[in-house]
Amino acid sequence: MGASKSDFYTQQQNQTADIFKALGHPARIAIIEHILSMNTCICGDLVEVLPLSQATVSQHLRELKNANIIQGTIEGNGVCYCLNEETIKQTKAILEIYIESSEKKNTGSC
Amino acid sequence: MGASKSDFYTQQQNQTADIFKALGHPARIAIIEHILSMNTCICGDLVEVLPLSQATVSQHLRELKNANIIQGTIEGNGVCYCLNEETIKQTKAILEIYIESSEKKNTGSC
DNA sequence: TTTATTTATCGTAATATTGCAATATAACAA
DNA sequence: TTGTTATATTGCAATATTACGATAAATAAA
Repeated sequence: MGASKSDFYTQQQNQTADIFKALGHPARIAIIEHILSMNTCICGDLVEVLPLSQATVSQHLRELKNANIIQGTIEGNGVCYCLNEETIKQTKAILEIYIESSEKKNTGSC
Repeated sequence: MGASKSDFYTQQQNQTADIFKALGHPARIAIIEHILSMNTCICGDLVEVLPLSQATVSQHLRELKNANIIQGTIEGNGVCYCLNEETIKQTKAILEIYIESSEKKNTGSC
């Protein structure tokens, strides 16, 4: 088998996992960091920066878009990519809840 | 193929991706949330809470441990699991950098 | 000791992801 | 129009992940 029984988990849990999953590849981390390092928003040079073919880069971009981590708008001939701050902020908030929840426990024995 | 050329990426990028990858499965999100919701640290009942076999739960726990997201110490007959706050804090810090970096750009056109 | 109880590991099947060449699509330029 | 550039999609092979049954290991209890 190998099917993840996503019906069992809450929508929140599935959504959270989907975002983390999309972030869980070094190429996609590199893509995000490169988008953020650009002065302009046009990022058609990602293929030159990464050790991947154009098809593969496009696939990674699609996954980041599907997870709402980046947005892309057509800008003339190319595409203008930027981070979707809202999704990153939501994800940060989830980690904050984990940290707070962990600190409150302070069973300390672990 | 399908091999991720992890040699190309920085250690930081690979490490970051590894943590996100480990967080990128609903069962592992559920495991984390359950560990945090427990009063005590002993979590041998994860198998009853999740729709997965004991072997599969153990495998997910191992991945969370490998990514330093949780820690487990032997406690009598069972194992005491808890969150590794440091790793979560570091991950939160990475997202904060992304947000700040994105806000500084404010090219706004996207 | 023997017998539970708890967790980990091994082997394997099903499924998902990754990556690329080839091709398609879409917008601009000539 | 044709040609060029930029990005997306399709089809497929290689690899990785997920899940489970069976079994092992380690401790607790009798």
